[in-house]
Amino acid sequence: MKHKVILHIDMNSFYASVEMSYDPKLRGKPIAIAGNVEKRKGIIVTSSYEARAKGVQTAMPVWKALNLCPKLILLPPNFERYKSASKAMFDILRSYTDLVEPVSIDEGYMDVSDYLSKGHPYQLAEEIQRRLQSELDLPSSIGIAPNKFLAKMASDMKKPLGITILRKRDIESKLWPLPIEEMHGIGKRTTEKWKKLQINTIGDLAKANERTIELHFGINGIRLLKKANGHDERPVDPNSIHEFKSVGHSTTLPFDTNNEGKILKEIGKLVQMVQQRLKRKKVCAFGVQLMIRYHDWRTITRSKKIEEPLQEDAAIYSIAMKLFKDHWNGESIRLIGISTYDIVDQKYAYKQLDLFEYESEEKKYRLNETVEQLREKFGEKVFRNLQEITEDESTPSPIRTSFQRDFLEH
DNA sequence: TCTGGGGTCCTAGGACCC
DNA sequence: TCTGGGGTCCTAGGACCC
Repeated sequence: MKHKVILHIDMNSFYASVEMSYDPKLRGKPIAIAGNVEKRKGIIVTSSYEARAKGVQTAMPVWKALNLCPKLILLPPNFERYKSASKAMFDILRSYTDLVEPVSIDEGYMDVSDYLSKGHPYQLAEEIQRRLQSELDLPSSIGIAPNKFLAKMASDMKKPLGITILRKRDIESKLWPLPIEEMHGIGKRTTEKWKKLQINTIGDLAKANERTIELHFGINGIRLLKKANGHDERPVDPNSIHEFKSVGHSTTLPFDTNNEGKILKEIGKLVQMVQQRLKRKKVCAFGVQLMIRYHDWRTITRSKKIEEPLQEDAAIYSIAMKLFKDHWNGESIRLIGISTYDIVDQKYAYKQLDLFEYESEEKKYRLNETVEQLREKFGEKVFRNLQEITEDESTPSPIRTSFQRDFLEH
């Protein structure tokens, strides 16, 4: 197999750095971007290294951050700025290769295996880092490794403005000594569980018994074990960012409330935001999920899959409202969220819409007509019968389901 | 006086079908 | 007379990441 060279580019305290580039007077000062400051229950989204030195951390409540660092400068987020900075950053990465996979607004992978026939990867990383700094005024850290996992771990090893190479032969000395909780994919909730099994470092995991790991952590444990040994076959996929699976919005209310009218009004607003995004992305959804977080942080989700493609706010709202009325226990609510899932491209959904128009027609006629219609819509693909349509994997699954239900039985 | 908002992936149980 | 097993879909919850 061909040896790969993967870069992981990670922008350093991205939002704070963008703010500093807009207002150089902020440089060298402890600043933090905090969401929801004007409401209540604000938390720190990102902070500068000066603030971190005082103990300010991401996800920390604002009041706590101010206790630790009274001189902290708090700024509200400017997402438009961050988005355009992000676009400029990825444009620079794409000027080297199309094999760029954005992971989030401020980090991404590059597969530079083929690009690198000339020159050393370290020199390329240096050039990218220098350009991000000089053209965008933004600091970054870059990891260089034979796969995504190692590149990600490498970029974390030196911040800010680091470049780290993590070869397979470096794993034992550089990766294995790290505490288990620093492994990407192991979070707060399971750290204790690992430690109870005497797995305290990434090296302990690498050398652990496979059966034991599978017993306690399932398939995810096995994957982590392989990664700890430096194995990760996931390709860099430039399209993954476009293939989103859900679109949703949620909001923490200004005050906990059990006022049904207020809550429904909030649901209406959320539905509208979701609907606008579905439209802009030219997609439809086949499911709606409601999330309720109660005053005491207990959280429930209730969802409903539907047959008709959803894009209009009235349709989404009626489902969301029913979910709410059916499942709210009357206690006061802290947060409410609406999400849509089973997202398909508009053009597929419209095919199904057309099919529904036939519902009033006579059954046999409808069936033949539908086959004809699908022949047309699916272009070169010719279906001989409904069986074939429902069995063909390229037919969108909602259409398949609908066929099975509506037509196949007749 | 705690804890935002955007997501992805996995698991487990029940319904239902064959 | 009390009884299999495989597969898929849907729903709810939870861990994790940025």
